[in-house]
Amino acid sequence: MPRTTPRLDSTDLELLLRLVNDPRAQISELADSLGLARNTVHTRFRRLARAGILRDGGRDIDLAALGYDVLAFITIEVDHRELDSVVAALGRREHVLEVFETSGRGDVWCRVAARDTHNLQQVLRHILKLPGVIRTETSLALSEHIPFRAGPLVRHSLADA
Amino acid sequence: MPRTTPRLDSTDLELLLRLVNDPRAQISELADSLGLARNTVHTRFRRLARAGILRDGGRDIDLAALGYDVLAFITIEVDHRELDSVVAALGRREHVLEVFETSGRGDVWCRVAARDTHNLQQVLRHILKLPGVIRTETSLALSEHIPFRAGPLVRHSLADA
DNA sequence: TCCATAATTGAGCAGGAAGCTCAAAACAGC
DNA sequence: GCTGTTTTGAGCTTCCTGCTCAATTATGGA
Repeated sequence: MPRTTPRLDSTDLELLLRLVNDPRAQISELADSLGLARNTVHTRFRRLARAGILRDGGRDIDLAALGYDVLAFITIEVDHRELDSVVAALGRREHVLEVFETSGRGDVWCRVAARDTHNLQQVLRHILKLPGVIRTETSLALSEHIPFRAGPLVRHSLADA
Repeated sequence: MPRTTPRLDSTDLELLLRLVNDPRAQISELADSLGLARNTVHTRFRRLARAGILRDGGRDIDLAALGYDVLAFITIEVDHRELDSVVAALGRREHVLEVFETSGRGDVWCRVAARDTHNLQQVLRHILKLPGVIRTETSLALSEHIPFRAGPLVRHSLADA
């Protein structure tokens, strides 16, 4: 999928920000909150949705369209006494999209977005410097074969019931 | 958070199914599609949202409320000639929520939900039997410290613009 | 089997949003 | 300073929302 994206301006970003926080927000509500005419927001919303930047009616957004082309999964081995502070520090980084504590290899798993590999390196260095972090292991996401979906699972539950 | 969930009936599941497929669906539209009174759907929707089963206005649902208490991340090493067929097979399993092709350790990463550890074992065995799968490595998600969020990243982009 | 409790339904109601068009005004970039 | 895009406000019809209430079904327990 080539990037035909006409670059998002700050108004688009403000709109996306509100939509990722509340996918069911009403157009007119958004317009008020942005200080724009209802008509303007309506047009931009439709444009974002048609361009595939806002997917699935607002559940998901296209990070690449925001300029974050790199997605990585990072497994972190942590000194358990520092686990809380490491998690808190991760929470303060915008690039960190999701954090789980796990069993198995490593203690913390996180999903990270970055503008490019250089940017990813910066994030990784930041993480490695956190007190308590012993080792990290990074996997680059090369392609998204199945985007997150809960539908089939719900349908499956339905069959049991 | 203890499970106070009053168990979801099939109507709830039908409703959830439609909402995960379209978080911006209108109540009256859902009512039509379910063959229920608008009032009924409205009440159930509110109940699900208040119970925290439908989070973030429909973006996300509580898998544990569906009876899927186990979440795991599985890294799969695959014979590259069979990669497509492995991915396709994963796509046919409801338990598989998300699949990425990755660099680094393993070739395919996926997120899997299961009812319990026994159920997880079944899913794992199924995966291991797929032609082309060489080895898997599983990490159990113990706790979700930071649920998926794109907001901070969008806000960060906004600062640059 | 019958009763009590809960769920569903349909109706009604006021307020408002959706989706659309159009012409004027503001704001670019060149 | 001019041209093309974007935004705005107004208008319009249709439909949705969120709520209440009484009546009608289920649903389960005793």
